[in-house]
Amino acid sequence: MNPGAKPFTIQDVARIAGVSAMTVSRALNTPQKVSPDTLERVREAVRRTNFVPNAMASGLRRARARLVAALLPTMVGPVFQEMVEALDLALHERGYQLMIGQSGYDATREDELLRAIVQRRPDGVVVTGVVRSEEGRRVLRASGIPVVETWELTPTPIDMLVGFSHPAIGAAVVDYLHARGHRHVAMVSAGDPRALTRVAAFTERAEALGMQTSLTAFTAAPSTMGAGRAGLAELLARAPGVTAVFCSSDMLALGAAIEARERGIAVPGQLAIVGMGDQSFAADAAPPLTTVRIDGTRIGRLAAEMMVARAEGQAPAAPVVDIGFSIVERAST
Amino acid sequence: MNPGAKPFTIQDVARIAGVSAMTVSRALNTPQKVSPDTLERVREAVRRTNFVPNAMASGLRRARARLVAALLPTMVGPVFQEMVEALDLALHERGYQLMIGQSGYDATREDELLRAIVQRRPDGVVVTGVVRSEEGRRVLRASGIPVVETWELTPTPIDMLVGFSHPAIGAAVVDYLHARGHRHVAMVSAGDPRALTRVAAFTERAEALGMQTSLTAFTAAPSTMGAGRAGLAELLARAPGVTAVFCSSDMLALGAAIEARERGIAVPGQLAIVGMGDQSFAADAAPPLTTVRIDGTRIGRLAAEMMVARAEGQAPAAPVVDIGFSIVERAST
DNA sequence: TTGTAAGCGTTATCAC
DNA sequence: GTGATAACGCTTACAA
Repeated sequence: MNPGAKPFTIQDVARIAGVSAMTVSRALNTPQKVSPDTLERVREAVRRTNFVPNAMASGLRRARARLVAALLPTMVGPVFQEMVEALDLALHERGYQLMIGQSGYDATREDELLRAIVQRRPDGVVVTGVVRSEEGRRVLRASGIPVVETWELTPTPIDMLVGFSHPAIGAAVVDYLHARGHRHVAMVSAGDPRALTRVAAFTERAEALGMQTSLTAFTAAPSTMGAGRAGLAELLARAPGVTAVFCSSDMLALGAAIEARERGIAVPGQLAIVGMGDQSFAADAAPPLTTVRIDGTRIGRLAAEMMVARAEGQAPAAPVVDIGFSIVERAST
Repeated sequence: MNPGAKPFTIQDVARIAGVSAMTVSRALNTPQKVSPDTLERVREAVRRTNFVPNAMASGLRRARARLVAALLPTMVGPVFQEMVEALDLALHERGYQLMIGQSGYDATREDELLRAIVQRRPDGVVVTGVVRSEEGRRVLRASGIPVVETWELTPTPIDMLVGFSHPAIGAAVVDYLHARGHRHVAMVSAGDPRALTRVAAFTERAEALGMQTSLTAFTAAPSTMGAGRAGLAELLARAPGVTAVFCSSDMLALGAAIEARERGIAVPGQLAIVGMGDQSFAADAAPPLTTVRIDGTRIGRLAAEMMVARAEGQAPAAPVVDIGFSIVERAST
């Protein structure tokens, strides 16, 4: 390394190539506007100096950072992985770089991160979930930066949105279980806002159908397999008669399936289990997990497209998209 | 939103507050150098405009971006999660923002990402694994940006390093299994460079101890539970006499454990299984998994400390740290 | 305590 | 096809 060594600037390269800084800039950005001869001299100078242009300077001048920021509540688990990968890929193809920041599931932290992001003047911001704090919404709105909220719906998006309805999921899972003959159901759930919405709709729908519901077993923050085991244990202690459980993530469902197995409870014979997310392991569990599938890849791709359209001055085809969900039926129900 | 609206600048705020831009800058960065009275007027103007300073401009002038970039090979699985979270937390405490980029397990992509990162002139770069391409190493070195390579050792780090020895892990697991009486061992492994190093050392050590080894079952790119199941199936078809398997990740080990169970093979009675990573689910599997633990939190924290020390002009206490590993013994062996 | 001037590295614009 | 100049928004250095 070269600690503290000032990297070469475009001026240095220009001097070495015997041209002006402007010509170096052209050689780098619009090579067709430079004579082949000059181009070669500049390229040689760039090679020799390992010159890499300063994006803060060019971003400042161009007022475009070619950067899109994504806010994730957490990297825990593969929940948002599909979305992030699709987003990264789609943006990369369009010449944008993705920058990821983690907010934790914490509102204060989210506001701070939002500020730090707006400071860098990215060409767009993708947030996971809707922005809840008034402060955060104000900062984003005032910044004029295109925003895509994802992963849920709201009647009042900041700007664009691509998500799905959590209440609809809660209700759909109840309907599915009801159709399969279940009359006493419950949930093992994390406590984040989106999961809570599903819980509420689940309970409401079950009651509307005259089913018996037992109090949801809530798990501590990270949705681990251990939490799923503990959650099911708690539930069974309280409500031994439950015949079907909807877990708020596949990891919890996997834990619940293991706990059931250890207790000699047959799945799905005595207890049906439904997960959420259709993560890679859901299909390979024993038994394979019935789960709610969200097309994360599609969310990521759509978000990227909307973002880029807006960044380049066009209006996105549709600023708000509900991508829906599907129940993938496997052997656990 | 406010598409295309130019956000307010420090000049706008200055005008509104009736002071100079410099005073606004001071009010924001060194409030103690501004009279309480003026401070209040500036704060009011900031509030009214929702002003957020432009980090490209201040970074350009200060030559410090207060930004650290981390390169992850992939977000698949929670392998690097502990490290990223510790890194994020430690940097946040010191006033730096973490920016994450994914390189995929692809060398070309890694070089591109490295360039994109160097362009933003972060105060430091943390890479997962050592940088393998000569191109990437040159770019980083020439940039003068502090670099911490992590997660493995090399005699030729670019700058700083905090990692552990993969060959030592391969050998240690063999020793552990040998001591437990196993004489025929094999691996189910992913094919990334670090895993390959463990495979090589594992095989070599086993042969040195006169143990029988069977060809490693290699799994396709993402280390999923399904890959673990398939890997064990392949291995058993080829080498039914194996009594112990070392899997290159806990996810693979979990899959192997499930596959064994489905086949009626007792774990650990007929087959011992060792995982790698000590991820959250390892302790809660049935049976709980013996695994190799890496202190990802410590890696993240140390990397942040080194980075910040160097960024602030001090020499880090030790530029190269081997944090070692430990074998966590549970019921799967 | 506050303000003025200059400059960080790049590119848009206009001239040659 | 190439170059000089100014400007992007902020902060350092210096002056008042």
